[in-house]
Amino acid sequence: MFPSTTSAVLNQGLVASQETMVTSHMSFTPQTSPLPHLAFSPYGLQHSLGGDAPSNPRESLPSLPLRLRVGGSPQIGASAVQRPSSNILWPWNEEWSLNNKRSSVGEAHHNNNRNNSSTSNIGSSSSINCLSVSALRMKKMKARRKVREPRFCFKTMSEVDVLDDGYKWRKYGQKVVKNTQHPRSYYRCTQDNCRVKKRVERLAEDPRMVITTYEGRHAHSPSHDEDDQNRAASQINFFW
DNA sequence: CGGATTTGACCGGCGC
DNA sequence: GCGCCGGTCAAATCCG
Repeated sequence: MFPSTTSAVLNQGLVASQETMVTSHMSFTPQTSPLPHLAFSPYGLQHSLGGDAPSNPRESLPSLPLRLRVGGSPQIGASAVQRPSSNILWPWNEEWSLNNKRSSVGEAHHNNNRNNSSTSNIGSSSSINCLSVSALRMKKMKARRKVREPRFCFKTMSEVDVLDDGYKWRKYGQKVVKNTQHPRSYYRCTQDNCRVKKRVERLAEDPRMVITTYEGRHAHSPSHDEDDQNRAASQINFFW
């Protein structure tokens, strides 16, 4: 199910509790020297909240049943989807949730502060103009930012940007981030009442590496068929 | 024609 | 307070 190219998951890392990233390696991949990017965390600067990452992150991080999409079409998740194995720990599984409850503590505190100021701002608008499109947009955005979901990210060496994780995603934005030559893409789960998002970008230091960041937990099952699921599960073995 | 993607604009957060 | 930057929106565009 991997592309016939040289694409393969050679190395991947996770960010838990916003700040901690560890890596795992596929069992078939010969590990050479320690990679310099092991400490990489895209949230190290921007989301330095909480800071209570587990002392041994490997104890609380999930396995990653990632498969790479064949072809790298910009149409993501619309076809040839595969369901992850049920015994695989995804961040949106219960096991991940239990193991990572701490990760949302700092965020909750952060959100409370944000909400206080937001509420006062909205309340201060007394004019009828507060119902303008701009005001409505602001309201929506603030409501949207009310809840920050736990996130994790990992790194894969891949020629394709979009990793097939079993869910259907719709792209809603793309942004060129400072000091990077590759744009960051923003995806949202297409399922109704599912607010999971993911970001995909290439590592500036090594464009062969794809950084995928998930935010939130799926409130539904993947939409892939069983055959692919079993096949994928038999091909990939992760260890920490 | 409907759904997905693209892309410029807008907004809030944060550092200085 | 101001400016920069990341994240999101939504109209335009693309594509099957």
